[in-house]
Amino acid sequence: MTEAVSRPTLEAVAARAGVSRATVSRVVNGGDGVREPLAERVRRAVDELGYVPNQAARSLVTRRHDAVAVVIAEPESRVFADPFFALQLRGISKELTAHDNQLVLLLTEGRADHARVARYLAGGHVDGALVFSLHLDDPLPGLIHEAGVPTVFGGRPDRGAADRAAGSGRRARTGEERGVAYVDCDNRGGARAAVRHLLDLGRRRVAHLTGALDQTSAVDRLDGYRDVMADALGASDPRLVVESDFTPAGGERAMRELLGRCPDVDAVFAANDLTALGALRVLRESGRRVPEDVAVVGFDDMVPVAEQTDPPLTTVRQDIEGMGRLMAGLLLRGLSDGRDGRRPTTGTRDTPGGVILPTTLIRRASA
Amino acid sequence: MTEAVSRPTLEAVAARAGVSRATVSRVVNGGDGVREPLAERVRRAVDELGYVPNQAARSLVTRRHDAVAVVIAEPESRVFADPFFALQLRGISKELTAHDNQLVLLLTEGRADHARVARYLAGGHVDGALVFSLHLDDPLPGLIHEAGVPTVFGGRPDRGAADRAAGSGRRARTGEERGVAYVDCDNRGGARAAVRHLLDLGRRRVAHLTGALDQTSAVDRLDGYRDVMADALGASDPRLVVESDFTPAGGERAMRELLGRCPDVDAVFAANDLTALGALRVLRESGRRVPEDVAVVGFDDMVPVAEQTDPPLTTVRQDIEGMGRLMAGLLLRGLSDGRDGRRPTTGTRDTPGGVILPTTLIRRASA
DNA sequence: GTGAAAGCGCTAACAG
DNA sequence: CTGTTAGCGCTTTCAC
Repeated sequence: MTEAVSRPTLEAVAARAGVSRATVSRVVNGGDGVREPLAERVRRAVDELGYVPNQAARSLVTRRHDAVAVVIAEPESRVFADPFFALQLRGISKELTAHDNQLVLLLTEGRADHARVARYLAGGHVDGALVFSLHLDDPLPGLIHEAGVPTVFGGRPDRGAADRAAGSGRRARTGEERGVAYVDCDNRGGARAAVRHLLDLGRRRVAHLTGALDQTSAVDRLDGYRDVMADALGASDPRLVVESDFTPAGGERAMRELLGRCPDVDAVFAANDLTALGALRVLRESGRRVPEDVAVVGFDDMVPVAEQTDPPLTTVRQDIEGMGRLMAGLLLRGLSDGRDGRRPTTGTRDTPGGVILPTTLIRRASA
Repeated sequence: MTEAVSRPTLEAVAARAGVSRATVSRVVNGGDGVREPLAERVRRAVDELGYVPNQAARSLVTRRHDAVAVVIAEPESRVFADPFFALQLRGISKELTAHDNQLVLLLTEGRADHARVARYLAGGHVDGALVFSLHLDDPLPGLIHEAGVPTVFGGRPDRGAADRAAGSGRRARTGEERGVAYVDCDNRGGARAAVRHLLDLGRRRVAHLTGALDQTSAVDRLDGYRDVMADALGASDPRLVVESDFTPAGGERAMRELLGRCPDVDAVFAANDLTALGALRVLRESGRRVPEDVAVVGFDDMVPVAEQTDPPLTTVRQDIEGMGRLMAGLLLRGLSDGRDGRRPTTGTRDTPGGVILPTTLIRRASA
């Protein structure tokens, strides 16, 4: 029972099948150009010996690893407060698995770890990277660019970071971030839909509790809110926007402040479900009924949260797992494109820039 | 900017430093037995060339990878509903990073993936595995044992699985699971503390909403509840135990049933915070006050949940991140022990069996 | 279509 | 203490 100590090699399989190592190698790697009877004999030998290729030896010559790093910046700890992270990882994992790639997880705890991650990526241990770094002015994208590893970002990187990643010296770009591949949901469009829904309900004093504004998702949702408010009501009352931070506690704080400023508020668009959760609590405390007195809409549709609030939360759904899958898919595609010729240093060859996934409004009882 | 195409090799460094490859290798790997001036010259060359060792080449000869697989059974999807998973991963990541090991994440979606995982582990791509598979009769532990990879489990494996993993043919063991390394929190002790607390509050009709009883943690918590009830009150009323499943919805269902069976219940020990959340909702609905009419205690101390319930939840805290760190630590230690001689097939050499981390009761307002 | 031979970049005896 | 010499297990021209 302790014989697994040294695993069979190509050589062993070759011997057993009575062929050369080269032939076994061919069969193991798809089997083109090997006549059927021979191929069959090899396959049998592989089975009988329980042969599994040695990835290290293979990588050494092919210079490929069939492994992708997933980098998650720890300060992005919001990610630990909700299942966002887990879902995205699951999507990524599925896609990578489907293409026989391994997932190497790199969690960072701040500055100190950046260097470590950069070194690892530069070390050529993986074929590409999936990076979550949604904070403004995060140095990581720049470091990763220098590492020269094909990368797809999760969430729209901020412009400064994007330019650095694209290798441009100029900080300010006019248009969209070009040259940086990323996947995000339609934060702005989703926010628009939420606010429009509130307006359609007849509400006029529609407030917004923002997310942490050092993340692009929060900025984009705020922009969406403003789009619709400006459109519908002309100038919107700036007091209706309260900055918060994506947490329930932050939602409470912001809601309290809002109630102080604008006691007549009749609708709230919260930057995410957790924020809505806090807002709901404060609203109840203040004796207001939801949705009769104040309608509330969230964002994310964290189902375990949104379905369990009182009342159940109307919210904007994004396909988190789908985003993960898409990120991995884009990276893998870029990698196989780049197989010959020089590798693209960032994203895919004809880099698609950002891919934006749609959102949908889920109506429950809160609005 | 596109010259990173081929990275410098040991050879290149050796040439630049005017020494042999062996010397460079020595310096790179700790530098024992190389005289200082020489070592310094090598280090400079390394820096100048930006040399990073090729892990594949290294693994090929050392047969080590400095990589550990983390296997998470997806049906274990509870894990996606709360931050448990993320926290544990963070603990693991910290410990692995501290020892320069990489984390390869393997998520499984059920049976089909088991084979894939087993093959991967058997493939010798990693030095060890950390496995989360807390379900009764999960085949994974057995498969993993066959793969012959040193493993530490997260959560006490069930006896059947444990025996299989330990290579014993006999299914039923009398004592603790021996030979299988695992880390768990003191589920039973924590449950005892919770129930004792309720009793100390003067409650006598103390109910328990169980977790999913196909997981050892749920079984252990139930056992703890029974320990104390039997001790304090002699035989406890079996109607006070309602089976649930660790989810808020399950908690609601169970609580409703409990109220039907025993309207006079005056305390509830819920198998986890999510279950308590559901119970709280039903209690409120039914017009009961918490804790005045019914006191409630949870388990886990998922802070974002427990602090945000109404009233804030008294619960049993376990150090989730610490468990992750400990698991990784045990595995790594086992690996370095096993470096020479034959590798331990499961856990560390003098396998400690289970390591149980303490829990503490966190008093908030609900009990 | 198949085999023989030449490494991929590194470590680990073994000499010196 | 340092250098020389063999491979680790695999893929990949290049002949046959």
